[in-house]
Amino acid sequence: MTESLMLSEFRSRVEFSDKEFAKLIPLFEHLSVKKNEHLFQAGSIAKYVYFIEKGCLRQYYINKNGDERNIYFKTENGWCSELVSFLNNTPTELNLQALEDSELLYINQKNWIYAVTHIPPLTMYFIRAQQDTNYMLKKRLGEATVETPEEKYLRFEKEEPALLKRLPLYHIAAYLGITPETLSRIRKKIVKG
Amino acid sequence: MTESLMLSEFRSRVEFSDKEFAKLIPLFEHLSVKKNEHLFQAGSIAKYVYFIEKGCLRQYYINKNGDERNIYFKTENGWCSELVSFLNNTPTELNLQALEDSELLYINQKNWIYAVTHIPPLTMYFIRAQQDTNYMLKKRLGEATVETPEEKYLRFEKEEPALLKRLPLYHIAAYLGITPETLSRIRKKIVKG
DNA sequence: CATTCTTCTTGATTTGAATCAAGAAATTAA
DNA sequence: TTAATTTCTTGATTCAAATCAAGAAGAATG
Repeated sequence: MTESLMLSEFRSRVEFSDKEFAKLIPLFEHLSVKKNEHLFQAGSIAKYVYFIEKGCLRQYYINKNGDERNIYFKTENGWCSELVSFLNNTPTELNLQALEDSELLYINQKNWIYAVTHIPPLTMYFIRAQQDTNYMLKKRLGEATVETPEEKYLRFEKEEPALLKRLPLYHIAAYLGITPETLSRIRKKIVKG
Repeated sequence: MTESLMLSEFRSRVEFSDKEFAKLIPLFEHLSVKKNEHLFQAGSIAKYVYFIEKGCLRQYYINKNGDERNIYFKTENGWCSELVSFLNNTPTELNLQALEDSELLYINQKNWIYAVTHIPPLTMYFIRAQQDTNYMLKKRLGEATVETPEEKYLRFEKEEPALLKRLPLYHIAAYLGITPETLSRIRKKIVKG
């Protein structure tokens, strides 16, 4: 069953009682998605919160001039959605897409609100998880305009070696906010020393 | 008393029952800070969550090369802290500073966790508030590397006219991620048409 | 009112990354 | 294994914003 991963990984990070965890499980359903499929797109509403059992998703933003900027990548045991849209039933400007064939669990709004307001350890887990994202975004924003492309790449290489191997370079470039050409030149330069 | 503003503004945004709101009030204390004072600095721990009754705070990040990047400005009725540090008792890399003499309410960790896990409307309020910040940060990150300085300034002028009047331009520049010189030139150009 | 400090403006110069344009390499599909 | 598509590399050129440098304007202070 789909519960296996949540039991083994997610559960270990949240101090659920058996009872609390038993309440949580049936609120989720399972979904398989193919590479390149979207969970939601700009202009639509994020109807669910997703938990990744297996695979890789990216959240991205399309700018006025049509450029894609990757906001983040999430892999196994990560959570994805866009809660502003999800909670208010308003269209989002962000996109969520599978970069690989992926196995997901998802939860709808009603169940999610129930869970998050009635299971205290989950409340705190979600607040922390959001705040982690928040903090990461703040730092990246602070860095985005000051770091050189090379510094950005070196940071990524150091902090996300697994993603570097797993994803095509043009997605990394769209994450770092540089062109694929520049990324290619940086890598060449680094190899040479 | 300090309760006045919370009653009039914050309360109107959250659907508290009288009982719930009565529980919340005594968890806060009052604090006056002078212009330029820090509530916390990089390397220290964010001990409190702050509510601004009057004044203006900025959260900012100092990069390796010593550049300051303003993450956000908050004014009357805004909430400020750095919850990763606050909840985990770990040093933050961010700074929170008063840009004007300010009147604040603050709440400590124990009280905050109690409130947020025991007052459901507050739970949802905080999750939403954080998610709004989150969403804003994502969009800014998506824009930061694509928009020209002029586009960034025009957006700020449109979206934050009050802050534009209230703050010195070099703080705006440090928010937009451009130099004060560039900002000055943009403004000159715009005035001329 | 004079002085000091803060904030903003202007000019000259440099530079690093984007853009434009092909083509090479690697993957995937037929 | 060949063809087709995707991904990555390399070169030439352009340009917008940073940097460096100085001084003007404005605000705060004694």
